[in-house]
Amino acid sequence: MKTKDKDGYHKVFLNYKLWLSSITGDGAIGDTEYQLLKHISKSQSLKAASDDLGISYRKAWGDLKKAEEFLGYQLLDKTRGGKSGGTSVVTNRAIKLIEAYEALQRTFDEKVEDAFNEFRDKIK
Amino acid sequence: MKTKDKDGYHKVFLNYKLWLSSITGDGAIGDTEYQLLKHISKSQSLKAASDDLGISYRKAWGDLKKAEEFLGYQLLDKTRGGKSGGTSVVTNRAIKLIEAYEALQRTFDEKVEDAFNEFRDKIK
DNA sequence: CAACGATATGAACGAGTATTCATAACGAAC
DNA sequence: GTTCGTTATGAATACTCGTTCATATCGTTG
Repeated sequence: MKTKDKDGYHKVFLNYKLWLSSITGDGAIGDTEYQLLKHISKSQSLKAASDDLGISYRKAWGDLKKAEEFLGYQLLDKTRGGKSGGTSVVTNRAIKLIEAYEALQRTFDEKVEDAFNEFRDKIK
Repeated sequence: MKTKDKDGYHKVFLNYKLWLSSITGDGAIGDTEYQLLKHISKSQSLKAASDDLGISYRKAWGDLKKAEEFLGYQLLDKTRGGKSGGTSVVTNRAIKLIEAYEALQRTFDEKVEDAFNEFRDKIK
């Protein structure tokens, strides 16, 4: 066992993961889906978005499809063919969703910050 | 795509995980480690604890070992042999840790409740 | 000192997930 | 009507992580 400092205490970080799903856990809106929608709203391309995020198109497409099935409404309006090959446009409901999700994230960030400060004192 | 109700909106659940780790993510104190320590403090046995939680001894042992390496101090005082075959006793620092972790969770759960209610309204 | 039961740990196996591959459809543009 | 780039999707392959298996150590107790 390697001790990191005389106190035995050093860089500890509090992490969290947040996602929305059905009661059974099927379908989900998590960070991946959020990031995808965010990128797609800029590029109008699912492929570009998946490349940006470094995940396979296959997975990106499948994840968003599952998310739509779970939510019961569309997140993207997609077209094939045309000059650009095709496009994916984020729907209005998806925009509302990502805005609400962002607010949720902000709250989490805050609360994590607070809770962690308390935690540090206790553990000292 | 199966729509769940006329609103296209239905049972969406908020899930989240909280855990402590190094900046690189190595070693971690999360729910598993917390539960293990909690059970061990009652049974003085890592084996009994892992059985209770329905996880393999191999994993329980490895997880706590990694956690100790990450923290830089011991969570368990373990002995082999003897009448009972051996024992695992939770250290004082580990007790402080789980108490702080419990407080962290409590604080967080409260806050999250509110944040999620807000979220539901926005998404409506 | 043989037996028992928990700790200790590497290695093989298996389930779940993501990536890669392969192939097709589509539609504007040249 | 051939080309191009993106969406669409099944199938095979690769990876990650936990379980299972196999073995060893240790110390009290009969």
